[in-house]
Amino acid sequence: MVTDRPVGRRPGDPETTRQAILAAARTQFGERGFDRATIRAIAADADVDPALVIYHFRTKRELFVAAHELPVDPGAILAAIAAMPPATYGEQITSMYLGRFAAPGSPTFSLLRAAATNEDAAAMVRGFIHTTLLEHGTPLITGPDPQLRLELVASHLIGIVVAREILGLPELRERPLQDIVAVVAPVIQRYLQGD
Amino acid sequence: MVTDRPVGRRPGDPETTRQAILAAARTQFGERGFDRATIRAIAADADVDPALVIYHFRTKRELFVAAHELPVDPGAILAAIAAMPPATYGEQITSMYLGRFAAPGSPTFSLLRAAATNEDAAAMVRGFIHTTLLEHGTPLITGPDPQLRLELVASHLIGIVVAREILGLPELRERPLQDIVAVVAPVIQRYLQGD
DNA sequence: CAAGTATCTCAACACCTGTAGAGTTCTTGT
DNA sequence: ACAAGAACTCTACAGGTGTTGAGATACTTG
Repeated sequence: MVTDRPVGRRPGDPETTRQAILAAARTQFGERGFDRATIRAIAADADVDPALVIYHFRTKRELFVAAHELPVDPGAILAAIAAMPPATYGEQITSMYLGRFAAPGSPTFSLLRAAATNEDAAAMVRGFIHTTLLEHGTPLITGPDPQLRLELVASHLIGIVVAREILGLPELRERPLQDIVAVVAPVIQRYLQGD
Repeated sequence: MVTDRPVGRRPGDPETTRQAILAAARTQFGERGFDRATIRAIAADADVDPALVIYHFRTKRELFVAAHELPVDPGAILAAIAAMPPATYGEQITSMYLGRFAAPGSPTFSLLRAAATNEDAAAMVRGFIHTTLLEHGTPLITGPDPQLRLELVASHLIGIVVAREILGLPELRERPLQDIVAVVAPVIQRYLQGD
């Protein structure tokens, strides 16, 4: 492999290089999962030597973690939802989470795919769900077993993403997200407010 | 690694050896997914030389496929369900699929985990869902958009398995399956019979 | 009972992986 | 202007991967 890349430090801001690596990492991890994504491929995507990836992030695992630190304030999302009328909670949550999770390029989706075979990633998804839904979600919910029903909400939304983006079930795949939200939202709503 | 296993053909029925390999493959694929499961580990589990695995199945992919051929008659399951009163469809489907998918040792679960990063496995899950639910499921369902709603049923059940067995959401993890079925069944029922 | 074939182990191959160390160029502080 | 350090590439290593070919043993068929 001929690289003809000039040796030594590059002119300009190193942070852009770092960000390029992180972006490439997100893409590769998202498309192939943790194991199949190789540092060499990530480096190639970022137009960088593989050793530089290690130089910046010490190890593949740490790169994965760094690439998936979520720039999201968990409280704010649910606060925004809570400000709307309770009858719309189901729709809000559904469209918000589907929109976020179901974008194959997004860090969240990448995490989800990786979680299948990687306990680190699974823990991160668990943490994400915990801080964005389980922890702050109880105000949204009424009726018995709130925690269980919140987890069922998460389950359903995750299941839809898996079925649509990973398994590729035909109907889910072809319909625009809005159609799906329309059918699912009442079900989520029902979970939130008990029978 | 010292094997001290006698060289040459073994006495007895070769089919038992073959089955031992398949069983080991199911375990390994189920626990680690397609990539992390190594032929060497599978061979070790089956107390067999790695080359024998290749001899029997030609390639890792073919082994995977062979290990997950489902000894299940798709029509029979749904026929049994259809014989019961329609008001119980939701509960039947829920407990049947959760019971089958959610057992971490089962071929179906193994398939599901592998599907995250493996298109072959994803296709197999898609096929399984198609032949057991989408294809023969329409008699169970009334109302508009039957296909979409059947896929949403599948999505939810898959999501529960993912959340429980892979992500390890606490409440779902600790509750016995029956509790979960009790809460989920009405929702599935609702999907089946429209609003 | 002999010959042929199916089942098996051993050793090794070619390849790919994450990562370390040495050397080169740029930037920063004085 | 210069030294110190940070950001980079190159080369290479050690270990693990699926897979192959040769040889050993058992079963099967005449």
